[in-house]
This record gives sequence, C-alpha cells and structure tokens, in this order.
Amino acid sequence: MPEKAICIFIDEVLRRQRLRLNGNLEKYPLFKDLDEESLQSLLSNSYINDFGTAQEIVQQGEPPEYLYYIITGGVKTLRYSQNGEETIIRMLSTGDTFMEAVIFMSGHSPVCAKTLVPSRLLMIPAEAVRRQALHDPQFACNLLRIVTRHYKSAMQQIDGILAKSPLERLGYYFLQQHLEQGCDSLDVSLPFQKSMIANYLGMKPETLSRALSQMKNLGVNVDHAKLTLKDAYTLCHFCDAETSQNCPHANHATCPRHTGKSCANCH
Amino acid sequence: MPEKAICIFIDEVLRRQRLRLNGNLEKYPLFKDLDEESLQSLLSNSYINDFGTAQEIVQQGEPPEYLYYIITGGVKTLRYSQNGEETIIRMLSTGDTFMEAVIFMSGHSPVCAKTLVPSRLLMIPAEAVRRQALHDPQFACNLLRIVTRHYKSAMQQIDGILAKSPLERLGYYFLQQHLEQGCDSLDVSLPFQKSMIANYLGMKPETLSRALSQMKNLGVNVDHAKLTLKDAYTLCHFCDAETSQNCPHANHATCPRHTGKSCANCH
DNA sequence: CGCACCATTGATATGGATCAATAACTGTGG
DNA sequence: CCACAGTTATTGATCCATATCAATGGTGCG
Repeated sequence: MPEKAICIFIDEVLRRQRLRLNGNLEKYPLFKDLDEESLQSLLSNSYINDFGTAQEIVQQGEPPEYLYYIITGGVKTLRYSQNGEETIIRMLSTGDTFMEAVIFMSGHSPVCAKTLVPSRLLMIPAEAVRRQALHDPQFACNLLRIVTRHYKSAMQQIDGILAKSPLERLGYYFLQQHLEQGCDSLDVSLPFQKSMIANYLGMKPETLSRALSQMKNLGVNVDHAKLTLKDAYTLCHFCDAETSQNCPHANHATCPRHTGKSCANCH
Repeated sequence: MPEKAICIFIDEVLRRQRLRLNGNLEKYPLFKDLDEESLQSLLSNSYINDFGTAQEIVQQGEPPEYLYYIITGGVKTLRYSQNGEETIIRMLSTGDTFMEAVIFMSGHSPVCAKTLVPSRLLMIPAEAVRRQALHDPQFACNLLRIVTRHYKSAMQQIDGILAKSPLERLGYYFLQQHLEQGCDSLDVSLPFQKSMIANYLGMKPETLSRALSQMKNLGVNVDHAKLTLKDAYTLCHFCDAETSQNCPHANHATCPRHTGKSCANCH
C-alpha cells in the first residue's frame, strides 16, 4: 500500500513541522529538506503496520530489515545480557525513528525493539535506506544528524550512570521531560511506566521509588504518572551546561544557573 | 602544508589497507572508496600538527573545529562531570579518527579530547567535512558507518556497566584486545595504562587490580602491560554472540562456545 | 469481586568505593 | 651509576549505597 504510506507520511511531516519543540529540540529530521523524488523513492516501497502491546518488532541478533518511523505508539529498544536481563537503550514515542543506526552497522542487530503499547509504524526497507543514502547526500546527512544525536545521548547515559546518584539521574530525566513538553506548564507527565524509567536510568524500581520520595522534599510532587513542580526553577538543580542550551530561561536573569543562585544547593 | 598532508595520508591509507585486521575488523574507513576529487577537496585544507603528552586538543563545551585522524600516537575522549571527575568515552590510537560525530551534532562539543602520548594528527576542518558530506554521499556513508560503530560500542559500554561484574568487563576488554591484535599470539599487550582502562571500564583502579588477580586463577597471567593466556580459549568465558562474529575460531569445532563446553563455566 | 501487576516501604546483605599504607616503576639530575 | 621524587599499581581494612529480599498496598481489568 504505497500510496497510503505516502499520504499518512505527508500528514505526519506537516504535523511535525508545526510541532517543533522549543525551536532547537525539533525531533528527528529524517525527511527534512528531501526533494520529492527522494521521498517517492523511499516511500514507494514502504509499508504501514499495526502492532500490539509487547510485540518484538526486531529481534536481537537478527539482521535489520527495516527502518521504523513511529506514526503513533511507543517502543523501547533494549539489549539482553547473558543472564537474560534487559537493558533499555532508548524509549521512543510518536515521531521517533529507530533502527536507523543499526542499518549501517555491519552484522546483526545489537538491540531488540519491542512495543510498549499498540503502535502504528511506517516501515522503510533497510535496503532502500542504504541505497537512498548513497544517492542523496541530504538524506545521508539527515541520518548522520540523527545517529550522532543518539550517540550523544548514549554518552550522557554512560556518564550519568557512572557519575550521578540515582536522585540526580532522575532529576535530569525529569528536567529533560519538562523541556521536551514545552516547559510552559508546571506539570510534567511521565510517558512510560516507572519500572521502564528505572531500567532506562540504570536502577531498580525500588531505588526509583526512594528517589521519588526524596524528590518531594525538593519541591516535586508525584501523583501517579504526573509530576507537579513547585516553581519553574525546581529542576534547575539538575541542569548542566549541555541541557541549559535547550532551556528558554537560560541566559536570562531568571535562570538560577546564570545568577549562580542555585548552584549552592547543587551537589 | 596541503601537499605534505596528502603525501602522508596516502601512505597511511595504503598501510591501513594492508593491515586490515581479521578481514571484518578493518579500522575506520573514513577515506574508503572516495574518488580523487573528494580526497583533494578534503585534504587540500587540512593540516598536520604534533602535540605533546596530556594536551587538550578539543575542549568540552567548545564548538568542534576539526575532524582528527591519528597518524601516530594515542588520544582519549572524555567528559567532565559536575564534580570535575572524568569519564573516558573512547581510547584511541594510530589509525583512529575522532570528532567525526561531534561535527554533526548541533551545539558545542560534549566531549574533551586529550593526548595520552606525543601524537601527530591530521586535522580536517569541520566545515570542509560538512561540505563534503553534502556533496559526496560515499563520504557521508563512510561517516555513517563510523558513527554507527561508535554508537554500537557505546551501547555495549552501557550494558556492560549495568549488567556485568568488573571481572567480566575486564575479560571482555581483554578478549577484544586479543581479537584486535590478530589473536595468533597468546600474548596480549595493554595499549594504555591501567588507571585509564579502569576509568574506561567504569571502575576504580583498585577494583581493576583485584579483578586482575582473579584473572590469574582463570589462566591469564599479567606482567606489567603484557598478558599471557594459558591457551587460546582462556578468554572464551567472556565472549558473547556479537564478539564471536569477529572471532576466527567461532563456528569451528574448536570453539567452546560452539560446542557449549565453556558455557558451564560462564557466569 | 478477585486476580494480576505495579508501586511503595522496610530490613538486610553485599559489592565496589574509599581510605590508607606500601611497593614498584619512571624519569631526572647529580 | 645511583639517589631521589613523583607517579602508578597493589593490597588490606572499612564503609556506604544500592541491590536484594520480603511484605503490603494500590490500581486496573476481566
């Protein structure tokens, strides 16, 4: 159903462009600035498929067959370790893509992808992606931007795990959610269940729970999957130089980071 | 000195191509399959510079100005956390490139790069790299392959830290060194000092030291910076499905993985 | 209503960090 | 060639943070 794929895709792109978050947090620009010809070539062989909850879309150790674009839904990518435990690498929702990087790795997929909720996915064959990347440098550069962003967040994950306490990791995660959600509201919603977030942050659910109760003392109220901040600067404790680049308050007189006010509290 | 850069570069490429390790472990193919024109365009603005030990080549938080290719020497890339500690992201030596990924990230560099020993580096201006990527899809795809490989090893680092014991992480590291060094000798040399390796593996030097003494019981003798394996299968305990793809013994009857022999010992 | 599943909370255990002391090695200058 | 200082590695003793174990409470769904 190629035509159908294109229709929905165009819809999606338009929606995305309107939705660009904070200007610079615009989501993964896979299709950005592509000419009509490239789009056609990419999408004419693509499919749209619906998946149920907890379905394995890609198996670890299998060659990747498609690049996936989440039209609606939620997906996690993870790795199984020898003992069978899972380590979540990314948690994705509407508008995200996955397997873009894996397609350009040699060998089999080092990750598995699994739906968290019923999801509708656009599937672009891996071979078409590779072919198009060799023909259209704009597309290749879009891929580069996406993969480097993933790589950067993987680096942040690494030193977060090694150098931050569970409380700090959680605060950092909340801050990023807050910024992604436009940061005009004092409410932040948690898009995934807590045990997922715990795994993603490299801690056990119990530890996350305890970190949450510490959060309350810092002015973050947790009610089920919704956080309520005491004020706009509650999460500034957890900000760093990289993240502040995405914060609209940064470099304003109101930013505690900028005035140095809250750094006394930071630890 | 553009001509000089090209001369040494050509030398280097030839050397690399002869040196390809195990066929599939061939190092970062930045210049692979580029036409003469692309090479000229990339290198005509490049420089070669010598750096001393422990020099900061790139500062964290600064915009990246160059892509670096290590002609000779050793470099680490790392991140400083708030408390000032460093987390090593990669440890690089002759033939490696760095900052390829950072050049395509928006904003400033999330990592710092520092020489470990006196090093001679080929420096290609970031702007030239970006321009060339937009003009030459082959070059863009080479970059994609490099960055995705880094991303993959970052993922391995993440679940190594979260799911493996220090001993296992060390064994895995030894195994990879062994494979990179051609695995025809039972001697493995450690290319970096132990405190660096410890940091890279997410543990303290004391912990590495203790893990080393456990290694002796498993048949790995450590003498200064040189390991001696008891037999070719000593490190098989630490192998996983991904790594076995790079092992010449895999799928042979001699592989303990394949026969299931050593998996009993694994834990 | 009752059965899963998820989250929370408390008690305990443990692995790796930290602290501290010593030993080995590196390089430098006399 | 040796003496010395500075760095790096090892080893032992202790401590602490987070995992683990265990019990309870809450929530949603059939």
